[in-house]
Amino acid sequence: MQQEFDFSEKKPEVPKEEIPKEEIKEEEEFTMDGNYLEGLNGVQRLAVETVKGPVMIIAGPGSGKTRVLTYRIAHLIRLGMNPYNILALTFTNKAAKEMKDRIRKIVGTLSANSIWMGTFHSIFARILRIEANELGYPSNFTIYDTDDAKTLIKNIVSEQNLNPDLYKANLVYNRISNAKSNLLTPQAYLKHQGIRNADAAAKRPQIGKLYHLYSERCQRAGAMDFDDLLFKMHELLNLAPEILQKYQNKFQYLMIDEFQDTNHAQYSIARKLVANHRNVCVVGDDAQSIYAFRGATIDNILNFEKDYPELTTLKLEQNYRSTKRIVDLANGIIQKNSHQIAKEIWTQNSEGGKIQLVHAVSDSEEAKIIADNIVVERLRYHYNNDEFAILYRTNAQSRVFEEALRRKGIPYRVYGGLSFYQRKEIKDLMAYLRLTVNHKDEEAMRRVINYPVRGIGKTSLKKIAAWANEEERTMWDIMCRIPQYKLATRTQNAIVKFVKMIKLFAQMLKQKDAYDLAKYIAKTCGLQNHLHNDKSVEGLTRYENLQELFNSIKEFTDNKRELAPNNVEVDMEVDASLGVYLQEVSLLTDADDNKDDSGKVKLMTVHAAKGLEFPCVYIVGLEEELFPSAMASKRSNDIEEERRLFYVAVTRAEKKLMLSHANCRYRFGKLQYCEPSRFIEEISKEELEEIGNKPRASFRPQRDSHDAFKDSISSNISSAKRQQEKQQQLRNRSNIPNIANFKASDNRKLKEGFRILHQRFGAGTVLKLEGIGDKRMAIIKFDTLGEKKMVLRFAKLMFKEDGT
DNA sequence: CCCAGCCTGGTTTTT
DNA sequence: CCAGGCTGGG
Repeated sequence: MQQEFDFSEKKPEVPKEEIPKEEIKEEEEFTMDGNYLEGLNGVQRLAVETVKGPVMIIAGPGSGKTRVLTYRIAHLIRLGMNPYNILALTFTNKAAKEMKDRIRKIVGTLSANSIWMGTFHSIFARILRIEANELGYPSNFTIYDTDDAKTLIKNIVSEQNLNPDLYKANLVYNRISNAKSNLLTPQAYLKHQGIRNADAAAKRPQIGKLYHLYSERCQRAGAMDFDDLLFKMHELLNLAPEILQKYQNKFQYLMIDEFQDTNHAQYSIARKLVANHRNVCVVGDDAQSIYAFRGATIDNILNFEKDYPELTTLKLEQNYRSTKRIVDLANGIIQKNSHQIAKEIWTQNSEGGKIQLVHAVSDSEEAKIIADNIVVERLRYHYNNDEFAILYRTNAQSRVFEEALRRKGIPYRVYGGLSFYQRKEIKDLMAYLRLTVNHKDEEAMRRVINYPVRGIGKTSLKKIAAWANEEERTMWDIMCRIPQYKLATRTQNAIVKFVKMIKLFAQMLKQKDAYDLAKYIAKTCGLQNHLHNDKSVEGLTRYENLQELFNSIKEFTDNKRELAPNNVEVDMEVDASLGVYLQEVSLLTDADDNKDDSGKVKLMTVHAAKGLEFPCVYIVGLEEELFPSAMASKRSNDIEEERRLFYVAVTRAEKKLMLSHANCRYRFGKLQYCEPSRFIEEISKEELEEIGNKPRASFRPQRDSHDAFKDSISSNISSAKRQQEKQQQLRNRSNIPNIANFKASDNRKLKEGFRILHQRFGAGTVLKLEGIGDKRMAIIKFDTLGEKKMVLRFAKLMFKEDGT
C-alpha cells in the first residue's frame, strides 16, 4: 500500500546532497524501496504506511510499538517530509533517546537530530524558552523542581499565617498541580463553584488564594514548575493566532507515544497543534495506563474517536516478547478490570517455563531466594547479569535486595530513587548556577545566600522577604539596594558582597561555557573549599559528587560542540551555555544518565520499567497494602490502576517470570505481618510452580512485636534468620564491634572501631570520621567483585562497651 | 546568628 | 526508618 504524500509549505532545508557520505552508506542497508518494511507484520506495516490524517494505534505490550513508531518516522522522512517539521512526543527521556538512536540508524544522524523529539516537558521547555517574552517570562527562566515548589508553598502558607497542618505543602502542591493539568487558571479556580465547595468542605478554603499567590511568586521569580511547562505552553498557543499558526505550520506531523498517559493539558495542546492538518498519530495501550495519579486520563483515548471521526484505528495484538505462559497470565490479570478497550494479546512464541511463585517468610528471605535464583539461572541457562530485573512497587524496597545481591557478589544497579541531582551538595551548586543565570530565582537564593556561612541568617532573610512582598519586587531587587533599608551594618556588608559576587558570575555567562563557569563559580563562592575542608567520610563523598557534576557538565558542553557544526537550527540544541545546561538537567531523571549498566542486575520500580523488557523478571513484594498500595485499596478505580501496574510488570518478562511475597517485612521501621496480594489470589494456580512455605496464619506476630515474630517462626526457622545469625557469629569472631547509637563525643572509640572494620574488610579504605552526630553516616569503601567501589552505609553508629 | 542534637510525624508511583 | 522542625547553648 503506497500513500500519496504532499504537504504544502514544506521546505526541504536538508537536501539529500548535504548528507555526509558515511551517513548515506549507513542508509543503504535500508533502500528507498522500503526494505525496512519487510520485517513487519500486516498491521504493523499498515501502521507505518498510513501517514495521513489521524491514526490511533492500540499497541499491546511487546507488540513492536517502538519499532512501528521509528519506522513510521523514517518512512515519513523517506516520503520527503522534512524531519524538522516532525514532532514526536514521549514521556521519558529514555524513550525519546532510544527512538532517536533507532531512527538514526535508518535515516542518518543529520536527519534524526533535526526531528523534534523529546518529552512533552523538554520540548515545551525548549519552545517556551524561545517565546518566553510573550508570556512575560525571561527566556532564561528557571524550572522549579518539586522540592522548590513545595518550599515556596510552605513559605507562602507561613507568610499568610495559615495553619501549616491544614495546608500541607504536599496537599496544596497536588491541588495546584491538578488545577494546572486541567488548565484551570487561578482565577478560574477561584470562580469554580464546585472546587470552592470541595475546598470549603475540606476546611481548606484558602487553596485558591494560595494557588494565586504561588503563580504570582513563580512569575516574579522567573520560574516555572513542571506543570507550568504544559500549562504555559497552552497559554502561549492561546495568546495570539500568529503564534499558534507558527507552530501549526512548523509541526506538520505529530506523534505521541504512551498516549494513555497524557493528561488534559497535554491533549489540548496536541489538539491545537494539529487542528489544521490533523496529521496526528497516537500510540498507546489503555491497559498500561499507570499515571492517573498525575492527571493522566484514559478519556483521551476514548474521546479521540469523537474528536477525529475520520480516525484510523489499528490494533497491534501479536506479542513478540514473551512466552505463551506469560502472555496468558497477563491476559488473565487484565480481564479482571472492567473498563478497557477490547483486545486479546496473543503470541506465537513457545510455551516457556512455568511461572514461579515464591512464598517467603520475611523480606530478607525473599531477597535471598531471588539472589540465589539469579545465580542458579545464570549457571543453568547462561544468562548474563544484565538480563535480570527485579521490579518492585516502591523505591524503598530496593534496600533488602541490594544487601542480598551484595552478599552473593552479584553486581547490580538501582534505577530511580534519589536522583543524583537531588543530593544536597549538587542542589547547592546548582542553586548558585541557577541564581547566576536568573537572579530572580528565589528558591535558589534562599538556598545559598548563607551557605557557606556568611552571616546572613534567618532573621535578616525574613526581613528582606517582607520588604520584597510589600513592594511586590523580588528579594534580589531588595538586596541590590540593601543600603536603603534598615539592617545591621555587618549583615548589610555581607549582602552587598554576595550580590557583587553573583553579578560577577553573571558577567561571565557570555564568555565562558557551562563547564568553565561552573568550575569558576564553585571555587569562588566557597562551596568547593567548604566541601574540601570537610574531611569526614561524607564530606569526601560530597566532594566527589561535586566532581561528578563537573564531569557531567563537561560531557554536556562537549556534546553541544559536536552537534554545533551540523545543526540547522541555532538554538538550545547547540548552545553550550550554563542556561541551557540548567534547562536540560532539570528535566532529567536518574534513569536517564547513561551510566554503564552492562553486566548488572537491574532494580527498579514497575513505573520505571514501563517501556522496557528483560529476559528474566522478578516481581517482588506482592502483598496487600504494598502492591496494591495501601492508598489504592480504598477506591476501586485505584485498584484497577494497580492491576494495570501489575500487568505492566508481568509483560516486561520475555522468558522467565517469578513472583514473590513475604509474610513479614519491615515497614516504617517496624516488623509487620503481610497478607499476600489479591493479585496472587487472582492467578489461576494450575500453571504455577509454587516455591517456599505457604503463608500460615500462625505466622502473624501479635502486637507487631519482634519477640512474637521470633516465637511464631521459631519452629520453622527461616534460612534468612540463620543467615543473620551466621553473620552475627562472623562478626563476633572477628571482633567487629556492633553498630548502634553513638554520640559525636565517642570519636576515639569510633576511630578504633573503624580501624577494626578496616582490618576485617581489608580491601579498601576506611575513611576518617569527624564531627559525626545525629543522622550523619559513615561510609566505607572497598574494592570487591570487580566493581570499582562499594559503599556501605551505617546510620547512627556506636560501639557498645561489651561488644555485643 | 549558628549549630548540634533531640523530637516528631510521614511514608506510592514521576516529568 | 528518615527528613525536617525546634530548642537551647555557644
